Amino acid sequence: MSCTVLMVAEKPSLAQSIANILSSGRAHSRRSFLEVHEWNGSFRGRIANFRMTSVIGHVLSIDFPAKFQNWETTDPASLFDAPTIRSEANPKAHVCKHLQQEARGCTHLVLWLDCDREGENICFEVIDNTVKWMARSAGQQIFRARFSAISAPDITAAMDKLGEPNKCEALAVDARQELDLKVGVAFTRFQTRYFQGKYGNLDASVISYGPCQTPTLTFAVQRHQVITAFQPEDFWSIRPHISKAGQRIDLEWARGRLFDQDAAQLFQVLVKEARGMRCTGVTTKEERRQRPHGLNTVEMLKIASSGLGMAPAQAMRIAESLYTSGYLSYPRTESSGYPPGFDFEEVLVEMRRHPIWGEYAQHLMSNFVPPKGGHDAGDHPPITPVASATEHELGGGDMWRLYDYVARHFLGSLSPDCTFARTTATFSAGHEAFSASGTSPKRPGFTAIMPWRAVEGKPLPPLQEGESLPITEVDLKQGKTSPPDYLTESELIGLMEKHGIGTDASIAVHINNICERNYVGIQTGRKVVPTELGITLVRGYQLIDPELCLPQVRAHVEQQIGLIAEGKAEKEAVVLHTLDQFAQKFRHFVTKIARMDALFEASFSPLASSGKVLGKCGKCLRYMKLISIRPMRLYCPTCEEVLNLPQGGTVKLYKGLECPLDGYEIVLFSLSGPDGKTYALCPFCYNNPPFEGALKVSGQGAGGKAGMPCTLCPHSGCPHSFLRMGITACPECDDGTVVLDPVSGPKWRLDCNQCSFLIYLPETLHSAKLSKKHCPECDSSMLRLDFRKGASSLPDGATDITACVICDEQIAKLCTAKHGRSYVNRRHRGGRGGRGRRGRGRGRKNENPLLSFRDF
DNA sequence: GCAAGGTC
Repeated sequence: MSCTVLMVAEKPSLAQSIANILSSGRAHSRRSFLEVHEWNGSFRGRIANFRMTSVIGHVLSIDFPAKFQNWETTDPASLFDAPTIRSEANPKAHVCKHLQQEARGCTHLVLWLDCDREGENICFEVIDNTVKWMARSAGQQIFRARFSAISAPDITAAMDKLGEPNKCEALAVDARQELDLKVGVAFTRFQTRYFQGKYGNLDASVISYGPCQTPTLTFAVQRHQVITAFQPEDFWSIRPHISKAGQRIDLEWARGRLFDQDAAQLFQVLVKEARGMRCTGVTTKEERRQRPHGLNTVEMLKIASSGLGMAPAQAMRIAESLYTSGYLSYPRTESSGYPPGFDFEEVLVEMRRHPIWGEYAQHLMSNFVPPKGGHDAGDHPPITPVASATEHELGGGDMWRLYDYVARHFLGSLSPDCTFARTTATFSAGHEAFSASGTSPKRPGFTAIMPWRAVEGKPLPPLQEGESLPITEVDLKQGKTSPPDYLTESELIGLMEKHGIGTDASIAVHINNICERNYVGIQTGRKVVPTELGITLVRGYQLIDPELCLPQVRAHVEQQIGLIAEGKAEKEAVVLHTLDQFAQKFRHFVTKIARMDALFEASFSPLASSGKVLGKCGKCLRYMKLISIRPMRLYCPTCEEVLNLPQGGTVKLYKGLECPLDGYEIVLFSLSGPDGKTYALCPFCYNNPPFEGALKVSGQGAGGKAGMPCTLCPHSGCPHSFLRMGITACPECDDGTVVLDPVSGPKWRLDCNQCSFLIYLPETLHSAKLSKKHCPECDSSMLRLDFRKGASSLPDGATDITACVICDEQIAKLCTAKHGRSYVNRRHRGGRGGRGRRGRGRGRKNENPLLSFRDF
């Protein structure tokens, strides 16, 4: 009896490695939605076909149902009790379908997900998409492989000792996801609506709150608070000048510094009056600077920031790119210790080819000192180079600089420690004690390949205990104590790691978040300096409920879900209890928001006094104001109403036209960029779509909200509606209609009202208008095209034509389509006005090849 | 438009 075993890893690269190990390199690979590796072998005493594939991280992600997605109509407090839904995390990758497909015919499932809580959770996501599709078989069908390294001995040992997935750990992750979602989203929506509805110059698309990002911001603000609260103090210190053999010796006073000028002056006199500086002792001992441990993600990010001046998010992007192109090992790892059996020689052999450090690697081949210490977290080995590459091969720049660092760090971690001799001499004059120290190198060790870590400092001149040196002068130096500097990004990463904020994979994301949200700025030396907005927010939390912004908020959630993971508490009970705690904090926050608001009032301008006049309000018929600082929006000071706008472009009035539905003045929105489209919208309809079920356009850029512009409006009497401007269904996206851009002349164009697909009409046009006629072939609206005199591009020289731009071959040839990808083989799917809406058009039956936009 | 966690 043979069996078929489906095995699933957390990412494609791991599926590949594990398949290689288990099949001894005999696996055949094929591509489905994801790679599948197959081979024959035996499984628990039976002949087996193995089928190894992977997911791509989490299969599902959690969110609120559509009913709770509207920011204007959903009370954030209601989110704590709201239901949640799970949907495919990356629908385009078709992971669910892939798993279901590959599960068919399999009798057993072996889960090779990463051995941490998230991995345990993904196990059950995989189970949900496989077991129902698998063949029945007697006995245990689902197995969990537990491994602590991707090495042949570890993987084969895991295969011999399969267990079961741990439901408690998986449930703990479910709980965390629900808590993070509900707490984060409730606070974020409340804050955003409250403050953006009152202030016009916050310059942030969203005022977010999160159990990781907010404590991260707080670290930066706390340092700012220490700096501003700092009171400098004067201090004094004496500095006698001595020298030996023509070399000056800098002395440290044993008292360091005094905050009393009179006392310091007294000591100055005592030392001045002494006959000389007597050497009271000279000691020399060997010190060592330890070579680095293996490189883990957090360490790499710190060094990329402090040593290479790279933002953590940028460093992660580059490391991932170096990983996927085969130059570096997996860049997300907690381990700083190499796993037992790590093949150093394999890496050294590869590094031997390198023009810069090849010789050094060659030398290490026979001399390297196996690394000791560091922490082997068992997830992935430390980050190492995989293939040799030159600056030229990597295209220079940050790719090269990061690769260069990782390679040197790896070689350094196999090199000896750096050793040097430190000589310390003690002195005495006028009963005051002084000291001086000097260093001299002994063995450079790893600093030969990491020269920036070399020991600096000079040796002391030869000194003898008991000898007395003349004092040429005794300075009294006055100084001021100074505050600490702003946190460096590297120090911030250290604090996050220490307090358990984020993970190796997410630390860079949180820092990037607080930068993008305009809570902090990164200044020279990669110092993290909070903005007015960041400071105001944290001070606000400190006034209302300090726990909200402290690392304990994360620690508390971790501790609660830890109970679930250990099987000590039921998931439902823990979630309900913790949600209740946060809901209580939320209610308190809402009732005390005036405390935070008082701080905002002191730093920001109210909406009423922001922006410039633009357009009339349809309710009070007075002028509204355009707030052009992000998020761009309109504000009616009389009605105190905020009207959201699409983002990432500019807005102007449209010939003073009014919306026939509500009397608001229509505006034209132009998306920035080379092919940015322009469309009309009524500010009120955009925010309050008047027709049930009308499509919405998703906002562009940061802070963009879904809204309904005129190009999506089904009003049959308004000349701007898509019913009057629509030409044909978009060949590129599912819901869009191609409409005439009414102000695009002299370069007349048609735009999709949903996606970025567009068609430039012939360049020699004078004007383009929609005609009332429909194409007899495809039912598209026909265009009345008026060519410039003497510039007609038509064969017969006609200047005026009413044509269908889809079916009229001579016109279609003169047009250029952009931002389309896959329309060549797709059939045109129906007439103007969007598919299915009006039941017109010929849809799929139409075989005219021109309808495929092939000629564009 | 929102959290944090995987991963590409």
